[in-house]
Amino acid sequence: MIDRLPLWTPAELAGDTVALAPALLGSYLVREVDGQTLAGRIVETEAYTPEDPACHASRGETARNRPMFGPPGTAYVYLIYGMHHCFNVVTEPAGRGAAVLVRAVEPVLGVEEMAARRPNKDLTRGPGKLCQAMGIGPDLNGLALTQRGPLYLLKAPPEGAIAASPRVGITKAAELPWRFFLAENPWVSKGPPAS
DNA sequence: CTTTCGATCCGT
DNA sequence: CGGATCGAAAGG
Repeated sequence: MIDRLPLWTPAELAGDTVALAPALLGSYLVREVDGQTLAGRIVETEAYTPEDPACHASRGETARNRPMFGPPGTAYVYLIYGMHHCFNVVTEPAGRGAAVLVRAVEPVLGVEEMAARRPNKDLTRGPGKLCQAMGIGPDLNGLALTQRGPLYLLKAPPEGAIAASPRVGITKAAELPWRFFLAENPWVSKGPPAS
């Protein structure tokens, strides 16, 4: 099944972030943990580029955002609001500081295990939720997603129409329509309507 | 150094 | 709609 799908390559992820954010929809995020394989289909993403003030890398490289300046396909995992984690796929050539935030996935493999990690039935509908459901934490920060390991990305085309809207939860550049989601997929989080 | 605030989630 | 809860960033 999804084992047959190809890995995303660093060369493919070196492209434009605002184009890659929708291009990642439909692909699979695979997590191998505790002898189990968990997987989710990406249904919602957001683009962040260094020219954008909402991007962590907009004010240059720091200890926190360092993975964003690594090679394309690097994982950037950070703590938000003191208690949740967000997972990003670093894009564009090394040194740029761009990434795609994965905001929601559709649970595909290891649904029971994901449910066991969550306090309620809302498994992976939101960046913090999917990190908790899939066991994505700071230990995976900086990891290469372009090779099989504890966390990696398998390329697959999206199903159905792709919609765009403003991004969720930001105050700067809040009007840019850089949130992308599969319009007909029920696992997409609640957010602004398509713009 | 001190204060502010965030790419969020949950229970009410 | 408020509280949780921590560290990075902003301010003095």
